[in-house]
Amino acid sequence: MPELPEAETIVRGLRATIPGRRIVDLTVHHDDVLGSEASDFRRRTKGRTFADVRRRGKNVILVLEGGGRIVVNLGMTGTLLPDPPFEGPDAPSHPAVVFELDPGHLVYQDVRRFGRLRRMEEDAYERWAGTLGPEPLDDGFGAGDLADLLSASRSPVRSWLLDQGRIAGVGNIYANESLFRARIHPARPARSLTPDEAGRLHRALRAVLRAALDAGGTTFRDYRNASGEEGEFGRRLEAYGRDGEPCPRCGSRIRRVVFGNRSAFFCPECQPEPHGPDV
DNA sequence: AGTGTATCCTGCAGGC
DNA sequence: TGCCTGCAGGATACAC
Repeated sequence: MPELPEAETIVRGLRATIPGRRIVDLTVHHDDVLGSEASDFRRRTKGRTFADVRRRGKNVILVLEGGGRIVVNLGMTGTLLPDPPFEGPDAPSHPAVVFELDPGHLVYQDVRRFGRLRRMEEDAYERWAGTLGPEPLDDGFGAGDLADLLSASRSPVRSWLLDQGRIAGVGNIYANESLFRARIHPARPARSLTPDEAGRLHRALRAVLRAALDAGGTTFRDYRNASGEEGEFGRRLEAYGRDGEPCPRCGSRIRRVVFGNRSAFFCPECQPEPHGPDV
């Protein structure tokens, strides 16, 4: 469940250590995490040097000197570990790709292997980045922008938030938390939100993402930051994963319902059901 | 344009 | 204790 805060935490850890190091060789333990043939990925990667580490949505972007990037979508359980121990309890348990660097090494670890490492040249990267929605934490992303985007869709607002093409970096945890804080029912059609509600959601979304980032992300099962540490935000989740527990605002029981193939968590008192035609 | 379903994959929780 | 089943979900593909 790495979402924006977890990806950004990983990026910050990597940025401090990886740039300037050259990829001497790489070992692909599971080629299903590569978005291309392993031989092609290797040929276009070996010998290159990391120039920078960035983020787009939930994706970690490894920028290579001289152009080109490795776009890492972490999926459910992916993480990037710089210089982890080779042996002992902290050694990566599920390495999928190991980059041998000069100096050190970088391990892409992924228990479930839903993640993908895709090697892109600059033009392909720009095309791909253009398919993603705006970055919710960007200074230029205002409440009015969110309201405009929401007004174009009939989707349930929770599903809307999960759509990377509409807004980048939000997954199920922070979608639910944001809607809880904004007191908006997750099944409300996106375009039914009033300007006031869109403003609350804008505020809540950014506050939740920032707070999670400050806490080093949320560790649910597998997530670890670049130093192998767990995030601290999990204990501060107010709705996600808390069905049956009292709402921290009003004491009603948090409910869980499934739609769009995913669990939604909400307080039935604070987040009233949608009612009537398209409201 | 939207919804629902299946797929990928493994670990873990719950039931018995 | 241990086996079995089901569930978790990010992205994508596909049918309707």
